[in-house]
Amino acid sequence: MEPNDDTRSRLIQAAGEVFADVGYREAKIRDICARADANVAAVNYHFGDKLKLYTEVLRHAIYIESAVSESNAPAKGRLAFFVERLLRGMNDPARPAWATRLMLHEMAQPTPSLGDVVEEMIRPKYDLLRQLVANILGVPANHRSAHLCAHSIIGQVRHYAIGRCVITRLWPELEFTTDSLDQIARHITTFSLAGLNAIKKEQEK
Amino acid sequence: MEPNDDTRSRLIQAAGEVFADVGYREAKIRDICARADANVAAVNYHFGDKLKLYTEVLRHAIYIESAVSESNAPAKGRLAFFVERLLRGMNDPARPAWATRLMLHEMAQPTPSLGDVVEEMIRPKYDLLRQLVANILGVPANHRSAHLCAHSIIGQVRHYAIGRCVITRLWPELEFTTDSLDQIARHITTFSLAGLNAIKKEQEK
DNA sequence: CAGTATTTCAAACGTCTGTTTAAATCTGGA
DNA sequence: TCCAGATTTAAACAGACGTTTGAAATACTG
Repeated sequence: MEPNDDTRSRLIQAAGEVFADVGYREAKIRDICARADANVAAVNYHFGDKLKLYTEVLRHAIYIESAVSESNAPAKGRLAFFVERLLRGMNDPARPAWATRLMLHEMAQPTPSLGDVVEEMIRPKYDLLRQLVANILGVPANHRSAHLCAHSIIGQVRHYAIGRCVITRLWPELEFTTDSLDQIARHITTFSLAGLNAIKKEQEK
Repeated sequence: MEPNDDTRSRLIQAAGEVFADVGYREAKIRDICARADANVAAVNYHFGDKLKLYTEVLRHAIYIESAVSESNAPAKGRLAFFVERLLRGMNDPARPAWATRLMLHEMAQPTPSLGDVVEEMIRPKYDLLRQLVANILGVPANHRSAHLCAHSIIGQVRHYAIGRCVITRLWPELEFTTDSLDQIARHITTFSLAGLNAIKKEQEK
């Protein structure tokens, strides 16, 4: 088990927060070190340089985020569960909420690590969802409709994580409490299940 | 009519490209001036400072982007039209494709201008879509379901603009040609119309 | 304890970048 | 042509930032 109170661990922790807040390029080493209660030179001593620290932070974010749950209930129920979990995970106010914000920054301003992030953080969930969707549609998992429907669902969920600052301006009454998120998840689920059925019917013609 | 070959106009043009590429904070004045074939001091002479230039660029982006079309066809047809236009507009390879990328950067790392951007670039489209959706649902435009469904649709469309670099990694076969975009638009439309119907039925109980 | 390796620290270095300055150049009117 | 204002230019400034350095402090080992 890794210790998490030595300088190296504190740096990763602090760097995760800062990188998630302001992105790689805008993150200041002096800021990170101050939060980690470490000297400015600590980053270079423990990691070599800023980019290597970032890579290390990503590895931790990926590790934390990869606890994807599965089950073998009927597909429709699993979809509801999947949506709820994904939505909660993306909007969880608890630490570390790194992952979502890191991804946002990676999309706005990709670093060389984007490939790894996608493959390790996103691909597993995407493939799982696509399997689920293909199951409901009754098509193979690599069918075009499976991709399209999977993205329709991901798009809706991700919207509430990534577009949050915009959503709250457009619709100030919306809250992001656990209850409200569950309501949103149910909305997305029924909306999407109906959409899936429509696509399925279209497919069968 | 504004001239568009003097230094001031060239600066706005160049700055739009650079800001959209790398975001406000990462954009270098020297880079902008080089593209505009102007001296480093030109920005400060013509606009005062970097932030005022950015504000000016946003005003132009907003102006360009605000050509939202309306019609009085039946609601379902208008939705299809709306989705297609929105999706095309966000993925249009033609210049200026500033707006979408600017928004992405604003979300990742908001500047004080975010409020203006939302109100002038997004709000009109959002209200239009919400009206449309409320019409189909048979509820008032400020009904919770209208908001939720509008965001379900926006989320799907925006996904293909903002998540593009991720999508192409998850699903390399997908193209972003006009044809393909129209296909996607049709998918989102049928998917969403079915979703809307489901929500409507749920509402009527 | 002595001696070696590891870790921390304050200070400084070199570069990048937004901004300023003051001279040079251009423009349009008298 | 001459002048006044507007515009452009090269150079420099000042602060921020990633990185390096060499010494001091700490931990480990025989």
